[in-house]
Amino acid sequence: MTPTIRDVAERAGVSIATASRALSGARSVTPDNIERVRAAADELGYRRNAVARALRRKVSSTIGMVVPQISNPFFPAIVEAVERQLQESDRELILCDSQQDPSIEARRILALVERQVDGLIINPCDMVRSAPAVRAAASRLPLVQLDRYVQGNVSDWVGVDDDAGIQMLIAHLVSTGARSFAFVSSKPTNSSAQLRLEAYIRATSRLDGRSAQALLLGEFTMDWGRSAATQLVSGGHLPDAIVCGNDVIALGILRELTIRGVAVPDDVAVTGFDDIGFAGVCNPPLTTVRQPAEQLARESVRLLDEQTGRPNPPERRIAIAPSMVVRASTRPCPD
Amino acid sequence: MTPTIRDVAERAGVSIATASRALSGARSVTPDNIERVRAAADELGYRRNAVARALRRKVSSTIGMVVPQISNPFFPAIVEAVERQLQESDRELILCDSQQDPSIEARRILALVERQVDGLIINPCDMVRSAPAVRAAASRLPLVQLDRYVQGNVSDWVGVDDDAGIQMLIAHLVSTGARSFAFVSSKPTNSSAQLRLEAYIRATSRLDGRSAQALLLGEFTMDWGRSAATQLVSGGHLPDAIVCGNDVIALGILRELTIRGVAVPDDVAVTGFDDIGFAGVCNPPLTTVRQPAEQLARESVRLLDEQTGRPNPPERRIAIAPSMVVRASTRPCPD
DNA sequence: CGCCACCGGGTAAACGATTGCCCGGTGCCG
DNA sequence: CGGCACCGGGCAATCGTTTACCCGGTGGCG
Repeated sequence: MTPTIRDVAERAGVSIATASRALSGARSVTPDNIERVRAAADELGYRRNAVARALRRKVSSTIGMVVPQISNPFFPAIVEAVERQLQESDRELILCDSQQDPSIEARRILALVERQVDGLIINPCDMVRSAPAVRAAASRLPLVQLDRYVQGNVSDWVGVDDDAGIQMLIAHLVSTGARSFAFVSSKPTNSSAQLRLEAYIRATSRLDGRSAQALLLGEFTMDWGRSAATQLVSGGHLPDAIVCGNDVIALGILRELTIRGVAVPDDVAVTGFDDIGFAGVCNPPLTTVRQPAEQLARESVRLLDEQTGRPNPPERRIAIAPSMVVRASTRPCPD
Repeated sequence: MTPTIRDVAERAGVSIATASRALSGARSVTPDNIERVRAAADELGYRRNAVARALRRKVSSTIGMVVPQISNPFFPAIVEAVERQLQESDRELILCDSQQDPSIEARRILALVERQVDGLIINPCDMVRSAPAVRAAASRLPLVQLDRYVQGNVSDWVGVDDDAGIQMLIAHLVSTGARSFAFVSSKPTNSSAQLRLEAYIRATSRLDGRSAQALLLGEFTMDWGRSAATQLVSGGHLPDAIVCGNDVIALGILRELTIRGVAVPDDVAVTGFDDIGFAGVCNPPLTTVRQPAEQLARESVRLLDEQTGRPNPPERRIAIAPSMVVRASTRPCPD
């Protein structure tokens, strides 16, 4: 059997309480006893049982996180940042993938609540259908929505200003001479897709005469990017620019355009969103909007921590201004 | 306060024991009582406390996983597969990133042990320096090494047959007419890098007269790929083929070669390893070796489960045969 | 010298579930 | 009709910690 604190105490010749205090430093203990307890613990290879500790203290030092799809590199980037952030306060991350399915998502959230996580960081996969589970969880423990969110005032939220991001892209494209556009993205069942779609419509409708010619809404996947590109190319007249809902779609589009002999950016410009690592090395490298993962993670954890203790804090929304990264998938500005 | 099973029992007018049994089905309970307990639980919004449950049952229904670097898309692919696998038996995954640092890795492993995970799936970042922590953990609980491993007979291992993978690539390259080679990979401090390096050396040394011209060993990153490509190009004579230690490096190389106007595969062929999603959409698409993530995950979980109960099972090593995926980054076979 | 604060140690009660054990009732079988 | 098996309920121990509370000793201060 693995040793318990009782074994340590016996071996050190002190009471369990003293052993506990010597190891945790919760109260002062004579140097002599500290030494003896430490030695005993070492010799036995004692490791404290975090489960028992969590039960007694009512704090698990664990944060739960639910992301829609870890295979999209944008999410690992955030996960990595969150993990690093939590490490500074010696907490663990329990990561769950909802596989873009609200019912799986709901189950994962419940499981995390049962596990007594101290807080939940969630990137809800559906604006509407994710709402009940998120709301229920938010009423029980600290919760922040990261990146995507659900309808209604449910909890704190941290993300980038999608609208500003899209506006920058459109403005940039216009300045390079683009007159006609297409928008390829996911169906607006999640907030990111919805915000970007709205932003795109708003931004392009301001350009009088230059209307959006196509709205192709599917999934946030490379495959969808490829099939959208196929549609655009075989449809006849290409727009001057294809604005994509995220980088993964854009990479799929780039691939398909290359196969079909369409030159980027000469025949058509392409933009992404997120600035995942591969956006910089594809051919041509992608003009996109950078999401500052580190900052998003830091803010999420901060909001979470500020919620602990307060029962019903007012919901806060933190929209971080994103930055545009101009690369070769769009024409250079003429200045 | 969140309700406990005691509250549920009181409200249902039964004992705690009956409430517990009604909810878990551990022993038969009259339908009448089951109904009452269920109703009480629903009304109170009761969720059982998994921490208390784990303490009592000595089983946490939680598996820990440590990966070297979640931002390399190969790892999310495995993580995703493992998660899916665990879901079938209603277990949670606690994911940790060692950031390629053996001391961080050791800390994460200890934290997982303290959390009483039922098993550990670990992809050790360093063949030598990861060994003590992995060995110590393996002596306490079920553990399987996935993909990479440490020196010595420490635990079960599941991975692909790297040697076979590299051999297939070299054979393919030779059949397309390649006569000279370069190998760009990570320094062989981890087992993947080491095995692939050895395999490369073995495979190329068999080709009399056609010797390996360059061995460039750095990191498993795109940046290293780019700087290695720079070295190769500016060094003067390019080899016929560049064999890369993984896809991420290959993508970096492809990028740099494109910038420098080197045609792939006409001037030089390039191969990767892993078959991450982006290998199929880069330009040109990458010839590589596919690691079957789903299968790797399934085997890992199976081995883990087979270890539970048995105290000191003999170590098993399961090497899955990988498959080669030929794409346009190598010349077509002349047949 | 008396009082009090403080220190460091121990005892035992939690934390919230599961489960070994006991017990009364019921029904079946010989 | 007696015995026995089985069913379903409840009591209380248990998992491994932390910590509230108590207590004796010591030292400082008035």
